[in-house]
Amino acid sequence: MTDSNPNASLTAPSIPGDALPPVEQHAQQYATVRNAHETELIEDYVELIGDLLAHRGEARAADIANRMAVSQATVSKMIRRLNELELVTSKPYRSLFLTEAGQKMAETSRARHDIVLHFLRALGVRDATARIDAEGMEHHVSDETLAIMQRFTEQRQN
Amino acid sequence: MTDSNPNASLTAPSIPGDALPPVEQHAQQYATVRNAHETELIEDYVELIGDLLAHRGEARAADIANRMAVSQATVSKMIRRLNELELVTSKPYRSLFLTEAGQKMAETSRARHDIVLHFLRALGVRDATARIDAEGMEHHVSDETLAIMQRFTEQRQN
DNA sequence: CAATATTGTTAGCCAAGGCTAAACTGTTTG
DNA sequence: CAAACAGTTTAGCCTTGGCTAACAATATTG
Repeated sequence: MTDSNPNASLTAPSIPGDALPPVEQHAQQYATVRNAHETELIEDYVELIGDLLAHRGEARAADIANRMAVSQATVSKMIRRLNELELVTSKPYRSLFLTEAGQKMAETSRARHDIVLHFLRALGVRDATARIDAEGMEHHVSDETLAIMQRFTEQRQN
Repeated sequence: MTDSNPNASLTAPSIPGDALPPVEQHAQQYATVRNAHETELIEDYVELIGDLLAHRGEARAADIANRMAVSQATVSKMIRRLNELELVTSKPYRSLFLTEAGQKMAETSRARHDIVLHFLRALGVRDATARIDAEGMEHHVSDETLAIMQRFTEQRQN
């Protein structure tokens, strides 16, 4: 395995910047990201359903399709998955509702999202940009970083 | 369409927190994230290949597989794609190399990655966490935010 | 230099998350 | 109250990015 060559420093040209992390750590980074990808769409759906319920009193497939810019067929399929995962309850042709687990997930996602969004704004990012970035970033921010972001935002606001 | 109900404010319970963004903006957020997902794996491969070339002088499929914690078959398949996209050149059973376009992408990705990583460390996030978060976040940070992060880091270091 | 170990490729499988088109249900309205 | 429309579901397709198993090529070493 080329990668575990103990003499790497003897053969590799010395270049500026950080060295490669050890293989295990590096692998861990990618695995974590891959893992996040599996749950993030689910979380986005659940979060959006929660928001629609909170702001509108109901969550219809058509609304979700519009807001996600996705076809209704895609939403329908996704709802079946959310049902199997016991995150939402749905009767055909009726509004969706969240299960206990779904509500929990929605709250958590919403909280993360808000922390990241407020943090970005506190940093000085324009609102429209902050919203887009937050949407992408929220699933990749660890609890540790999240806590730091929150503290940062609070300090700026006082 | 429930969503464009002009009387929403009359029926929705008034709850704390931000209101839902207008449909178009909301859709834009999700579309941007979906779009990022399509390119991010590609970028990760290209970035890693660039790093391996820089630090080791060569980039072998086995190294990539190890560092990404993925099977060699997966890497092999991915390399075919990168070839089709003209980001890498490869001869069977030989080290990979980046095309012009590939080098450009690798540099850009590397730069983004470093800015995010250094920013997180400057914020006070522990190194191991910062690495994991940076790996996930880098593809979702706009140029605007990136510039702000960079300025922030520089200020902290002086 | 032949045998073995390592590395790379191919074939064929799977699940996820998109899509369109068509069928079905529920609601509104002429 | 029937017709038309809006909303939902189903069927069937596609691409991506994983996997394992089997095979092929190269490197290493006894």
